[in-house]
Amino acid sequence: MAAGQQKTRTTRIQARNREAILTAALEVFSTFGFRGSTLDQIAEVAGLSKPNMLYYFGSKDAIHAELLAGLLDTWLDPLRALDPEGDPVAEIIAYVHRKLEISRLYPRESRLFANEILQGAPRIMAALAGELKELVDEKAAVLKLWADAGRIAPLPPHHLIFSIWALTQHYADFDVQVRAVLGEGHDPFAEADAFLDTLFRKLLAP
Amino acid sequence: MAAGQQKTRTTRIQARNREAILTAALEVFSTFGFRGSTLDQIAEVAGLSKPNMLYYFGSKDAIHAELLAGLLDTWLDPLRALDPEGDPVAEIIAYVHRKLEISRLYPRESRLFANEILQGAPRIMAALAGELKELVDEKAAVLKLWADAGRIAPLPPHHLIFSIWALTQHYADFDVQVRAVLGEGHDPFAEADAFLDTLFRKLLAP
DNA sequence: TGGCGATTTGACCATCTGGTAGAAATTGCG
DNA sequence: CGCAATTTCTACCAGATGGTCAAATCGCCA
Repeated sequence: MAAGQQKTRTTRIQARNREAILTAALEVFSTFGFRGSTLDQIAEVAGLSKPNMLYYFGSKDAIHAELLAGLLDTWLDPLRALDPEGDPVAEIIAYVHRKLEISRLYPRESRLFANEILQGAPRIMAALAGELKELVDEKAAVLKLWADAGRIAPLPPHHLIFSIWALTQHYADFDVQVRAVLGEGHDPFAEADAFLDTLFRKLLAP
Repeated sequence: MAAGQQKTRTTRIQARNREAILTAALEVFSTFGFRGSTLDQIAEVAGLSKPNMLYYFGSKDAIHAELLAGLLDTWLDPLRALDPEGDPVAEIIAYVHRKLEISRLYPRESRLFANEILQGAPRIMAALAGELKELVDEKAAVLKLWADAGRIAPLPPHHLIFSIWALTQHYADFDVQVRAVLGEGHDPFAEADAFLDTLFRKLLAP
């Protein structure tokens, strides 16, 4: 019988194992992609046997779906926090820093997302065209108001948001390339933090 | 005996089939990643039987390797063309446009590359730390000279190059997300072309 | 401590996948 | 045309993979 339902409450063991499985799956899926990952691989990282893992999540798809479901919120939270009442430049710069910080702290989540999009977003297209588009349109409207009021430079708001995504996620998704090109003795994220601050301050100045 | 070697020259059939295989493999690999793609899939797209395909390329790895080998040059050419003797801002802006044009024309190549990097660049790490780093260091030195001479804004040259890559490739690799968020009635690449022109002109102004 | 549901396991299965063997068909060239 | 080299196809294989199942073990608490 599947875990966590009807008469019995969630046990300590359930919580521990589900957590272990999701952590392991994130590690493996984000590195090899969905079809490139195997249940044996995930089970080994999680420290469980394959049948035992399947006792908690009925299928490979179920594990992947659970990961993706939790992802979009983490993804959108920093943008939600952009305050229409705040100082325009300060708000946008703060968003850039938050987004970069998330790239630094959660590179595996970033890569999982990137993998999904690269493959045509078969499992989250609905969320992209729904929830995501809605939030972006809302915030883009705020940016447009700021631009019209002359408080930031007049830039296409959607593309301004895209540019923040592109620049911050690049440091997570293309980490190995960044490090390979920079060579030894660099802290990519620290440098990026300073660089992006400069970049957007200059770009946004009216 | 493998195709194209010793006593016999490359035949018309060889050229046609190798081309068909590589085109099909690019399509499939760039969509599903290496491990997510199957030989049957590629063979079907190429219009050949699997054994026939393996007659031209001995293994799945061989096909993939051939694709990657050709990739880096296409990738670096636009940067090579950056002329140290030219006008700084014009040269950099031209590079941005070239890179975006390549994203538009060769999105599959871009995604193939992104897939490889996302998975830790196991097959092209050497090229990244060698050929790529070398070229980037060389051009970064040029950017630094321009900055020191006050002809462009003083920005960390490596990160300036990264920002060009991130912004242009985003429109190829995250195409589905961009289109989902923009909705109907947009030409992402045309808009990006104008936006990035504005962005870098503003950023580079001393 | 006995009992019962929750958890874990080993053995197993059907399918898929990369790759091979060798015969048959086709091609190109003197 | 005649024939050797090239190209293609059918049949097949061994290993990997996602998933199942019945039996064994664990852990909680009445």
